[in-house]
Amino acid sequence: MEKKFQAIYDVLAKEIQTEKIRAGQLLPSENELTERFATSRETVRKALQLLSQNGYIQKLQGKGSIVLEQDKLPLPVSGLTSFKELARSMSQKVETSVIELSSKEAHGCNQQVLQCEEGTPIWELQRMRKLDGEAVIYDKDLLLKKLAPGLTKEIAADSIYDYLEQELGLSISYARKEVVVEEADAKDKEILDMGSYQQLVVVRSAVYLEDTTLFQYTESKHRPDKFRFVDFARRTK
Amino acid sequence: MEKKFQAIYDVLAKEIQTEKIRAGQLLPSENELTERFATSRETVRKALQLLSQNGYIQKLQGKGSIVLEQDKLPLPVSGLTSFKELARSMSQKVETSVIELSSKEAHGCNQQVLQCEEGTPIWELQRMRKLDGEAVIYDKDLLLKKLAPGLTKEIAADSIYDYLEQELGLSISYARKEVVVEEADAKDKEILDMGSYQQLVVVRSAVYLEDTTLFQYTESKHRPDKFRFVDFARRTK
DNA sequence: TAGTGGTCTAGACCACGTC
DNA sequence: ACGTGGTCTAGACCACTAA
Repeated sequence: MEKKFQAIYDVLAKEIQTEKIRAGQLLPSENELTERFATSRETVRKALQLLSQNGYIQKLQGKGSIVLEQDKLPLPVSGLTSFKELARSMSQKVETSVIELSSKEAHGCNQQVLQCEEGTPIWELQRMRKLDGEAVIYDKDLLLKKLAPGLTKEIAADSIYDYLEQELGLSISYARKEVVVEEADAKDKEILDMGSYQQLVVVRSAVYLEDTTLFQYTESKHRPDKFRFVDFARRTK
Repeated sequence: MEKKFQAIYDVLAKEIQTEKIRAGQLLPSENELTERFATSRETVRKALQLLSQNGYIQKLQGKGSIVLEQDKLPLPVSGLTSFKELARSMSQKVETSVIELSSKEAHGCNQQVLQCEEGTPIWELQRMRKLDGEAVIYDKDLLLKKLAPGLTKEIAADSIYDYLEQELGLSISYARKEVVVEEADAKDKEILDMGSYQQLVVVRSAVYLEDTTLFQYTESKHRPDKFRFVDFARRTK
């Protein structure tokens, strides 16, 4: 059964997305929502907190919850979203090809970034992404083999996250990311359609499971003109 | 008086930062914390939720709350942090100079981005930031004049956010941001020490107050080698 | 003054992990 | 079986906004 506060969130989020409640209007009051969903006020408030965090509403003490303008292009590179999930929300034609999928043993730098023992079996995966026929993204992944023993090129070309979450029942929980701009090296230029570009936007992420296991390390290189990051941020004092 | 859940958060966050509780260890259970802080469990849970959101802990059902590794370089460009606040946490020498502060009336594109009436009085502000003596960041701001009538070059060289929040009592609440890479234009090259770089990382933000007024629009251009963005993200399904 | 959201409480029951 | 976190409740009091 779905959790009550999640269900309330889903209903209200949908009403906002479909503009059944328009930007600038007030949501029904917490007391009204409590009645409408036949629940307690704290539960309604949990749903509203989620809406607020995700940029759907702004709460105003003494007034109510006002619905915010929705972004036209919801490209949540913030957060933790797989390429396939992103692709679905983009109109462009996307294509993934697996350059390499090989089984190795951790050593030196590999071992460092995955924080595992020397000799731990790992997957080394390289993929290239095309947008509208142009090779513009180059991903390198390191994964702990014991958590995804049955990985294949077919799975890697589709969605690793789907496989992990739906097939294996693993729970991807959080990630640390870093975004920087770096010079493209020879290999990058071989793999990608660089045109006259000399630099790449590099997103490095360490991905953790629910039990805090570091499971995946990814380096994702984007051609600068095809990189875009949007974010909704709340001020924390 | 500080809110109880905020106070609990502060205490626990400090204990984690100072490694009084080390990464990998478990926090005391919610029941223990409830006793220790002489409060109710829901209040403790609000504090823990904040810790979880900010990457301090990971909660594990049936086990407890495990303390996560802290980032060495906490550079929260995610979130909503002023340059002065950032600078404080960096070892480098930083310097801000005001290129221009002028009073204008909104028209055309200005008016567009601030979503205000034609002719609305606005501040147009341009600043340049030096890190270790090099001009590497170029900020252009548009602000609604009626909300910050007494803005001066001195204030702009220090911190606009301090002025707004502490002097004027305004509450900066949230922002929408976009990060892209663009070609530097002639003006950019004049203002910044570009070396051989041809491109800039451009961060565009729309900043809103608590009452959802769009108050500031900022375009911040960074020399690629001096741009770094780190993020802690939780997966939302 | 009435209605709104913000905080806090004491207690209940459930789901999960460990022993 | 026990302790952990996850959800939900019914009610209290406070702070703020608006009429």
